[in-house]
Amino acid sequence: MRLSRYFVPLLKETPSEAQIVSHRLMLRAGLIRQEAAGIYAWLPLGFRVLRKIEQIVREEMNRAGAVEILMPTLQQSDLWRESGRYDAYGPEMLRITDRHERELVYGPTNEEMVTEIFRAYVKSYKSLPLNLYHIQWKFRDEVRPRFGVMRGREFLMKDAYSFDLDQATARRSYNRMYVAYLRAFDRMGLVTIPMRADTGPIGGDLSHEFHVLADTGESQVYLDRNLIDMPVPPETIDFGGDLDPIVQQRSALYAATSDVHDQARFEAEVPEERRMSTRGIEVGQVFYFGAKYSTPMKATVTGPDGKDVPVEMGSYGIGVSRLVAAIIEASHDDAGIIWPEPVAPFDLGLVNLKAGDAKTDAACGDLYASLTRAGKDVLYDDTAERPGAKFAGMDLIGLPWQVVVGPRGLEKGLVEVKNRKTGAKEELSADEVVNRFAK
RNA sequence: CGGGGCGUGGCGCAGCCUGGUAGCGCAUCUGCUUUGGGAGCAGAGGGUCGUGUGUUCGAAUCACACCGCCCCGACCA
Repeated sequence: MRLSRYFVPLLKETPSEAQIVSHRLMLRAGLIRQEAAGIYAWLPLGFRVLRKIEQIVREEMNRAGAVEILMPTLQQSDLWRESGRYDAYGPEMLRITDRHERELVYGPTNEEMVTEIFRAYVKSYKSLPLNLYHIQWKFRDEVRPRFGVMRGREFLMKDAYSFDLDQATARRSYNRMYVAYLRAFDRMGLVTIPMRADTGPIGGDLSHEFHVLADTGESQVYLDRNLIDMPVPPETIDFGGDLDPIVQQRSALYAATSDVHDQARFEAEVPEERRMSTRGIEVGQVFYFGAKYSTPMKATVTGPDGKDVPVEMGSYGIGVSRLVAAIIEASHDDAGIIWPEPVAPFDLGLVNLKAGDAKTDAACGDLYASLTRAGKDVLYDDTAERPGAKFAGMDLIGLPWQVVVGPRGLEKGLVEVKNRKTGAKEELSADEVVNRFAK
């Protein structure tokens, strides 16, 4: 993509409303634009990142055996009366009346609807286990949206719902999601820690929140330092096999958010040098809730014994739009964003230091063509800006690699390759650059 | 929802107290010079001062109401 024909509105000055670093950088780098309180438009660079994150989540969900569907954003309010949550959800649920005076709600979550879909078709235990998920915009009318897309009112969420015959198989479904989450976040370059979370009236130990550790996180978290370096299950992990050891290995180590934190237990279980108290950003949650919705909504299956039983359910959320901000919180410096390669909006930036100079233009044109042919997404800065402005802009938007081409280097037949994260610079010939990135 | 604050060219702000021709920096456009870490000079364009009502000869400025947004706290992917 040629920058001169693209749309990346960079801001030199920091908008005054942005308090946390990810929000500031998302506005300055032209990723998002606020349209109303807690509601954002996604500009080209931001949208690309959002799509990349979404795709990683999708791939890991599919790998774990979940099946993608797409449910609508608007739901009939009657569904919510069936489950009993119509009143319980309160003013956080946006209610809309259509021209026939029918009441709709903009879905804040989809337990009711997915249960309705399930019960319409699935009648036998032989169809289980089943896990249906979608990636769809949600709306929660938060009292106080803030921190940009970190806590917007409208947000993109992946929500999956598992259906099983009994608790034992439900646990296996839960474990699959748990492992899929570890993998998905890891692929985005994040270290996430599953934290024991409040399970409410259902009880049990089957709820975890996945937190990215970052100083600016919204939650206070306490954990055993050993969790940080624990290896993530590989791509080849067998989701059909027993995943319980993986979950248990982590669950054995202390990790809790402030609402369930037990200081005495923390000190008893974790040696002092391994105790860690920091901030976390919740980017996902897995939750087993049994028959909470299937009972009132009469979603039953016939078991092997011929008896109908309410299906055992769990739900599993990932805040896709929030992840964009969370990744920036975890990966930036004073100059701007530092995208992990798997989620970067472009693989590399090609900087023409003297647009209009025939030799420089030609060298850049060749590199752009070769790198593109090699399958790389290249953002080519072919604008007439001065070098300083280009460097600052590239650093700000945070592409993992910068290829800098200027007359000075070309005299020696060299261009510069800079790693955004380390700042390391290398001088290479154009061919070497292509070889480097084509591999 | 309690408390606080802010709405003035695209962005950041001054002007308001004490009413009298709407200003600054950045950005934008044109020209020239420049070109390896956010250039210089010269010129130009762009604003119903959030909305409404009122007070006044006269309102960005005073009063009232409304709308929007932000921050702190209690709650949430």
